[in-house]
Amino acid sequence: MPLRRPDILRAARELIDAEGLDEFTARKLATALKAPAGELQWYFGDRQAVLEAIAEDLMAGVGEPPPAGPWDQRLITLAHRLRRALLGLRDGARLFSSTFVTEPNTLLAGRTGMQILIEAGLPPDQAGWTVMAMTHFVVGHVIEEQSPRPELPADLSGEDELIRELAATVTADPARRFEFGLGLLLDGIRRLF
Amino acid sequence: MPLRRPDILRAARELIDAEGLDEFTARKLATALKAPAGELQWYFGDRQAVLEAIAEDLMAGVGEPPPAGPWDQRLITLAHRLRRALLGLRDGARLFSSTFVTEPNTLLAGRTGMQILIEAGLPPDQAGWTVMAMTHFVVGHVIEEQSPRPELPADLSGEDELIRELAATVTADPARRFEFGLGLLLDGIRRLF
DNA sequence: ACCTGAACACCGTTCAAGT
DNA sequence: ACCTGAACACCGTTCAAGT
Repeated sequence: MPLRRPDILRAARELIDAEGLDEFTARKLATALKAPAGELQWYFGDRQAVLEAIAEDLMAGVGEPPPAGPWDQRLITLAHRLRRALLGLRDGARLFSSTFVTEPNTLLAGRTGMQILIEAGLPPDQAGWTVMAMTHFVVGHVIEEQSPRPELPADLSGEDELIRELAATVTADPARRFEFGLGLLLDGIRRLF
Repeated sequence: MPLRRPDILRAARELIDAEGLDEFTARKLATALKAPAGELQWYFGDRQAVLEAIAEDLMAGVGEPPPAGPWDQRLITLAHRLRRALLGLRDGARLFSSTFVTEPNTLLAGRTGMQILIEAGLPPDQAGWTVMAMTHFVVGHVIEEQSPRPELPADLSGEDELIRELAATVTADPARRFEFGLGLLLDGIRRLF
């Protein structure tokens, strides 16, 4: 019974969720699939190919046209979907950012963002650059959000005021920080019109 | 003659510049330093510790207070310095984003950003969240900017219009895309006042 | 033709043995 | 006390040999 692609990807995601991206190895994946060591390369190509396939899978559904409505609301929906998609897998954002996939799901996500902005009246080049900027913000945010933080020293009373505020910022609810940052970007985008 | 920390870090950066982050191994570093295999762990701790030290080094100077002037210009200066710092090493942004350093250079960069915004009149929590959002954009941008892109199919005439525009966006000058995205964010930040 | 597992050339890290 | 190199438990990938 040959290994089926969905089985391989599911097993890979389980491994990454369980142990993190850095612990994910092709050999562990083969073991989990009760397959010999070299089988992955035979069916799938190298380890990087597996990661790229997972990245593309993560983007499933992100680029479906959001419900009709104001362009800014539709763009916000897209940004939230992208964040959700990346959060759907441990180290998902880091994985995504270490690939450069040009497969349907990934392309559609960018395409849909551009379409929303062009329909709203933006010239295509500005639409593209805007979608890109938003994507960079979301990816950067979720990478940080998913990265394990070293336990901060409990006693910051020796530090200056600003460093304490910085520590408070980092430990604040990431969902609210995301909303805030996305709001800034959206306010800037509105000014393009 | 014991290995000196600056020598270790310089050799590590040379290796990463030459072969990329994924090819960087503690053993190659030891070989480059003409040191035995286990020496790194003895002097420095594990491979991740070397990467964190490099990340902290990359941030040197970023957080120096920018020249006096309008707050938005000072913030832009900070963003440019951060981008430059990350571009200073192959895969620098990916390296930086896979660490969570709480050392002087890195903390100072965040602190200075907050200070600029607080002096401009923003409450500390908004200042922190704003700096964070800007950092996420910059890091996300440079990760993409530094990532090797697969050669796109030369002939996109079969693709639809939007996909062609998307391809044009990705291949556009990254410095100009950066300026554009940073401008969006700044326009949003100005609306906070 | 398709599959596989043994083998190759590596890893990071530890720790007994040396100085 | 400080250093080191041999050894351990892994890697990703290839490719001869099998079916």
